[in-house]
Amino acid sequence: MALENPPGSAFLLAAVGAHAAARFAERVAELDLTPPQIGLLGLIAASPGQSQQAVAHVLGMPPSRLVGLVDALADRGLVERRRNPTDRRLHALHITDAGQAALGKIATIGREHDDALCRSLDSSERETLRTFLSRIAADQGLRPGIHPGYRTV
Amino acid sequence: MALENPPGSAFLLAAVGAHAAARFAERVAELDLTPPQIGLLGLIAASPGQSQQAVAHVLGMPPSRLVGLVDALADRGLVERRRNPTDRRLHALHITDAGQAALGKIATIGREHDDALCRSLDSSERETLRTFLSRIAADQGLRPGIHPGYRTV
DNA sequence: CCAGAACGATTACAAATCTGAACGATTACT
DNA sequence: AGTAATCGTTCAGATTTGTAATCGTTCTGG
Repeated sequence: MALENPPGSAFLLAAVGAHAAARFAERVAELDLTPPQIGLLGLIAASPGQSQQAVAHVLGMPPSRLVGLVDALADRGLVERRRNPTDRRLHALHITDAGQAALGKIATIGREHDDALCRSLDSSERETLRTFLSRIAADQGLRPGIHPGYRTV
Repeated sequence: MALENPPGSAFLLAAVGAHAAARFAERVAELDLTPPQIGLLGLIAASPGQSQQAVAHVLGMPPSRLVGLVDALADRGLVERRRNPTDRRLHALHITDAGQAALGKIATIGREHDDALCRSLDSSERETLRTFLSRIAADQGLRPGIHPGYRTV
């Protein structure tokens, strides 16, 4: 793009959104976590006990890719793979206490990140922005809490 | 994330922005162009005659990466590498008539994309959204027309 | 009850992409 | 002239991401 004068909302959204994602990735790097790992951690916390395949389907990624992400979180003790006694094929994903603690830090970082990003908007304007973005997200079929573009950096 | 209730502006921005970028990539795929190529094409059109290294610096990408993008655009006849007679090291980048025509199509696609994305907002609300996003972009140091996150898809 | 199909997770493999260092050509400095 | 710096290019390495084959487990139909 870079050709519209003035730029349309879509271009601005993509540019500011990419900037927001990049800055968030920088902030959470100090926890040795990547955005995809954080997205997975949050999803497991929101709906625990799901099988890996179900999670992979929700996130729209191949199950083979999920294995590595779960491995990374499990190695740090943030999530657990529990075998389901009734169906020992599937691994139910659960969050640990350490995972909950990590989520707390992430939430704090997220709020700081939010404030830094929107510091040029007052409280009422931020609320309006959230309203518009939520409406677009709902209209476009984006499920709340799911990120289409969680890339590693 | 997927952990904030309700989600903050930054998360919404990243999610909606990634969605906008993905949908735009789908639309321009019918022109056999990727978003990075389009960003480069637009930049060359906006400031022609620049050297490749200067362009690479502006876009924040290594010069080695720019070579492939310029190759792709040059192979289709959308841009030209012209040797500067006074300094034959550098290749000045210029847009061709075919490149201008392609930009016209891209602008049309961009407007359609914009309308589709913001169809749940009325005209006044879209203007407000643009204002807020522009203010954030300026405050965050995003140069207009430059995309921090132009990935291949 | 048993054989085979179906399913979930994992591993191995392959394709695509980005980065960083080296190289040839050209120019600037002394 | 000659040495160092610059520009574009290319190449090898590393990082990701998707696809296909493997292994254990469970379900289904005789």
